[in-house]
Amino acid sequence: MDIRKQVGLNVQRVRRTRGWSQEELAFQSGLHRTYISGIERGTRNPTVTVLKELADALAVPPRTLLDLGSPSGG
Amino acid sequence: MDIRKQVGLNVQRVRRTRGWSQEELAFQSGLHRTYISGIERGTRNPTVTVLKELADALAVPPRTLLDLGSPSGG
DNA sequence: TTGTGACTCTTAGTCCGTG
DNA sequence: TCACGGACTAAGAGTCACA
Repeated sequence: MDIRKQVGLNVQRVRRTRGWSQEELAFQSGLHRTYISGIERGTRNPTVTVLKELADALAVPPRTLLDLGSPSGG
Repeated sequence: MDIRKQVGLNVQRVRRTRGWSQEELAFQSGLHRTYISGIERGTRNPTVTVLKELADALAVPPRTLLDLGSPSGG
């Protein structure tokens, strides 16, 4: 499994547990809407600082977005 | 704690448990020695794919390099 | 054995628009 | 509400000479 794909899946999963649109997550994280889209589709290769910003916005530990297991973002 | 600093500390810690020099890790990961140096000092902002290559070379799960806790690398 | 500034090339990340 | 492409600016990837 490509790590980018894994990150994308995790971001999307946690985002949906929040009931957020991509645009809402973009607003919360300070990143751009189309960039969030690219990350979730696994076509972008985010840096660790972006990973952190995403994790902060989603209120989960950064490692959650790298893991295969169940995200703790209930 | 800056996430880049945290990654650097973790890379360095795991590398040393392997008894490897930066040059050895550079060889194992296919990255440049000076680039490893920059990451360990927290002056570089690696992407998730680089994080994965490092984790692979060090034989630890990628999330290990983001965590604050004790690395599981040996 | 590692730190560092500077460099080239590629890509991260933004913004606009279409379907 | 989201996927996707083009164009753009800032920054990361990757390398070297020197200390």
